[in-house]
Formats: sequence, C-alpha cells, structure tokens
Amino acid sequence: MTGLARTPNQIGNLIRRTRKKRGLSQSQVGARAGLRQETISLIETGNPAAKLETILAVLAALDLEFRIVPRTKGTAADLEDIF
Amino acid sequence: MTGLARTPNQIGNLIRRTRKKRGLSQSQVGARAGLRQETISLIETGNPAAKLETILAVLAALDLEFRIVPRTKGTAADLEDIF
DNA sequence: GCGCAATATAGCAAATGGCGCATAAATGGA
DNA sequence: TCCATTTATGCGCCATTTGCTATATTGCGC
Repeated sequence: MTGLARTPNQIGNLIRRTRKKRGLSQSQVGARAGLRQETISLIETGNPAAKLETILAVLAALDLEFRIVPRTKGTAADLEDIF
Repeated sequence: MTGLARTPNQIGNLIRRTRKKRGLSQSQVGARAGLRQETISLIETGNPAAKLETILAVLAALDLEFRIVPRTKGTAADLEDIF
C-alpha cells in the first residue's frame, strides 16, 4: 500500500485504507499513536489543519512513513523509479 | 532529491536543501506557497506543530510531494540528511 | 430488526499556528 | 571589511487544533 499524498484527503484515505487492512479500529490506532479516536476520525476525513506531528504519529502507528519525492504524474513507472 | 520524512526535522532539512538546489530564497518560496518568509523559516527548522496544509503548500511550491510508503529500515542513503 | 462495536459530533479549556509588522542576527559577495 | 540580502526572532491577534467527557449516529454480524 503506497500512494501519492498531495492533499489532506489523499492522506486520510490512505491512512483509513491501511488501518482497515491492518484490522485496526480508530481507537486502537489512537492508542498506539497517543491520540484519541476522534482525532483519528478527523484525520481520515481529511482535516487540512491537522498538525504535522499528529500525522506522523498516525503513520508510525500504522508502520507507514512519508517519503518526499519530486512531483510526478503518479504513474506506476514513477513508483518503480523510486523503489 | 528524495528522502525519508519520518520527523519534522527530516522534512525541514529536505525542504531547505531542495529550496537551495532550486536557487530560491525563503521569501520566494513563501510567495509561491502563499506563506510568509517567517513561516518557511519555522518549517525548515523543524516545527513539529506546523499544519499539514502548510507543509503541503511548501512542497508544491518546490515541485515536491509526499508519498506514503511502508516503513523501511532506514538505510544510510535514507538518512543522508542527518549529516 | 436487534444489539454492540465503531465512527462521527458537540461543548469547553488549553495550547499553538500563521498573519501582520518590526527588527535582530547571520550570510555572502565584492 | 562593508553592505545588501537572507534568515531568525518577537509581540499582539484571531482562528483552529487536540484533549476531555459525553453523546449521537452509523455499520456490521446475527
């Protein structure tokens, strides 16, 4: 599960899909990340003003991380280039 | 220029290095991103409470983007920005 | 349908971001 | 070294986060 993260909504969707794939509830992710279930909910629905450290905590709780890369058109070829 | 972005400091360092590579000042990036020079400064020094939308605006101004990927083992290349 | 877990919403307090404006400090080129 | 540019810091201000405690509401299995 990897993907572009250009907007808060894209980030939230990816977090939600990954969380479900891991079989975790928002509360469980919140416990791992030191955040409340409500905060996870807000992030997954695309809160653009979420704090950076909050997003990073959620990603870590899901064994995910950001990678900063040159902007691409998001093709499969672009992904191969990086991994 | 691609790199791990696991902490606010890593993100700030990558932004700064990319900005210099592009030959831009903080003010110029701020203008492109709709932010003040002071805000760019804070982000580059690793402000952990920066807003997600602010970070995304800066990345866009530098033709960068986030990619969300599974957490990796942190190779030397990934951690280059600590040197 | 029922019922329980999961998710979304609400009000309040504390904390903090980013802006405007100003200015100090650091950096770099000639 | 000098000076212009760049970067960092400070303060007041308003908006918004997140935590807390509760509570709707939705969703899913049976």
